Amino acid sequence: MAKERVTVVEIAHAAGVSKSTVSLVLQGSPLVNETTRAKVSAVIRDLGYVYNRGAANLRQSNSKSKIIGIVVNDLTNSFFAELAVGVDMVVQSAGYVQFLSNSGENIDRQREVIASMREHGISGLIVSPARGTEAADLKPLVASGIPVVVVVRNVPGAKVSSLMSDNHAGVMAAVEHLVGIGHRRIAFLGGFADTAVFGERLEGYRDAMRKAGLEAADDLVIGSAPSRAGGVDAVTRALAIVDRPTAAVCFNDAVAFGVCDGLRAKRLEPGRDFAVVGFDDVIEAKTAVPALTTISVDPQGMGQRAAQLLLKQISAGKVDAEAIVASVRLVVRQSCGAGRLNDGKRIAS
Amino acid sequence: MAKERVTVVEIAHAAGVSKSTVSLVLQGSPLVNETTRAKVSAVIRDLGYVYNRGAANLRQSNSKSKIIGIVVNDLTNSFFAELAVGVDMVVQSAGYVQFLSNSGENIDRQREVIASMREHGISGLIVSPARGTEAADLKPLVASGIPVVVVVRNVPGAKVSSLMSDNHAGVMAAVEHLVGIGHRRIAFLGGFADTAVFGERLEGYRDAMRKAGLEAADDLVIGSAPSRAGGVDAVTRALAIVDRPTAAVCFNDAVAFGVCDGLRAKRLEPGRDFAVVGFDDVIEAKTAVPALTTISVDPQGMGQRAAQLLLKQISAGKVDAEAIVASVRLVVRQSCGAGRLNDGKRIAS
DNA sequence: GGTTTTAATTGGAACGATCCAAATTTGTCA
DNA sequence: TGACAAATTTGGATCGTTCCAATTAAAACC
Repeated sequence: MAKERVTVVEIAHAAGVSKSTVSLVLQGSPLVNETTRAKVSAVIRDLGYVYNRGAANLRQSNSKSKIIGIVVNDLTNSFFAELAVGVDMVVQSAGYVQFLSNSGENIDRQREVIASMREHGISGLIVSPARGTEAADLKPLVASGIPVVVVVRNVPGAKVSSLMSDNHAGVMAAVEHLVGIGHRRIAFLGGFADTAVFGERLEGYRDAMRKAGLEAADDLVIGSAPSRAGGVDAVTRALAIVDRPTAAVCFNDAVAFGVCDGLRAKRLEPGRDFAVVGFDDVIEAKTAVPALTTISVDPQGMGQRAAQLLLKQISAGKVDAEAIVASVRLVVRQSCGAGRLNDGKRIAS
Repeated sequence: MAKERVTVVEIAHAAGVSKSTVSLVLQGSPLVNETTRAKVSAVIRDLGYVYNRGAANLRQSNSKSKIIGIVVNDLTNSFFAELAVGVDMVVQSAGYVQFLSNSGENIDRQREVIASMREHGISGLIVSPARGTEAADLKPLVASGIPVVVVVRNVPGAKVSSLMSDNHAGVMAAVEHLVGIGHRRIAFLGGFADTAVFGERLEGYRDAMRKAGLEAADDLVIGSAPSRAGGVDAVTRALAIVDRPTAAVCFNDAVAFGVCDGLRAKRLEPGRDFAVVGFDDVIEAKTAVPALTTISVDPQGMGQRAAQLLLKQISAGKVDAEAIVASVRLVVRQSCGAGRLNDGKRIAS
């Protein structure tokens, strides 16, 4: 059943030329005569030849493998799925393929998959690091000259490029908007307190509150798992506070959806009885009811940018780490109630 | 910056043995003496050697590459993202890595990525085919003895293994349940009419309606994009029918969520004023409000099964196509209203 | 026509691992 | 201790491609 591979030598023999010529044809060299090129190409098609990249980049000096690796911490989160799609798009059209793995927030597994990718000779890596990733985990990569781009979360101390969204500014804009439409008791809900991203967003919240002359009481920030279930949990606790908040900016969209769920379970209508703002602008944010007001980071675009950055470094051959913070904008929809209260930026569901 | 690779020969030299011995150590052969093994291992660690799988499976007879490919038609759909996660789990723990690509429902791109994967010598492929995929697209793979497992959607005529959920039985169970709690006008919403999956589910709907002695009027089946937005669209049209349906089984969960959105926009509460049943049981189905009654297919489990099936075929060396239909079960939650009407199978939000 | 230029083609050595048969060391036993 | 077996170790040869220097064929020039 399992036929053996057709090789260049067999092509060469069948076409009556040397393997070198076949190789030349394969890489589209201008050195070869048009008629022989046509002849060889025909044979290649007829025999069903498949190129063996493994053999090729064994010979090609420093393993330019046309493979880039991408590992994300949670592929079931649609933010990361879309990020991966964005990466795939540009990577694919540049003639690369992507090794994608899901670390599932497990640092040992992340180490394994990165090691495995290295063995396969990836020529670059995009990673959204699992919690607790240290600079040492990426060290060997950069030491062997493989470009690395970390996205979403930073890895302090690692000399690699990073692409992060402007968490601080985003949350500030959200809080300012809520203040602008009259809210005073604004909570910050969801997220694990020990992550850098949480820290940045929380700082944005605190700064904006301070700037507005409002109190950011500690009981108004309630951590939880950064998931839909976590959001339900967080809002339930928030509503138990004696002096209830009237609005919340959430750690991310998943939490925000959970918050909406939790509100409904308490017979409160998000947008009308309680303002909710998310972070990420995942694809469902637009079509949900009520449509989610959120801070847009365009995960797909972010994936594309990360991929472009990586490809640039690969082709440049040198790795000078640059830290890019992607700007971010507040998308006002219905879940914050603004549509009814002021400017009519309401978007049809 | 870019150090050159350390090779076995250098290890051998540094450890004072031959490259053959180093190779033996690398593959954990029992032929090598413990003390030399320790010595060599130490050197390997010290020099920061990375195994070159490309070179290895060039020599290893029929390119057993430890790479499996997986291509899905829409990674932004969380069903497929979870499927990929399931595949990754078992594939990873079997020592393989996965090439993942997103065809984005584009058949040309699918062809490209499959070709590229072949060039990289994948030893198996799991594919959730893009719409319009033909047997010819998979032909070359099976001809060269590479096991292929198609999931979710069938490719008629292709001699490959398939793993599909029992669409017919699932939808039948859903309709029967709705009939059981008193509904008579039941719609079938969403999905592209030209897909096999749609056909199977629609057939299940028709059979169940007929069995219950109900009319399955043509205006009760309304196609749309299989997405949240499509669901909104479909239910809007459904509500415009003079003799309104009181319940709907939806093409999938994404559509079902859209249907809920569309109902709310018309001031109807899903579960109370209109029964909604989905298909897939994606992760959000449980936490949504109301929790979605749906036909559970456990995408992650399906990915795992697909991967196991593929690995079995890879190790068996022979490709005898088997068609598995994964059984499916109705999960009764709140969106169908059953929680209030009868057996109290209500699940806490 | 002979010589230089240009265009096309080619054989062999490499890439970094594994495999195999053969060589070496070590151990066992009469 | 010598013979024989078992345990280790080891040089090529090899996988399928690309690279390089060198060769051949065709074209151009005086």
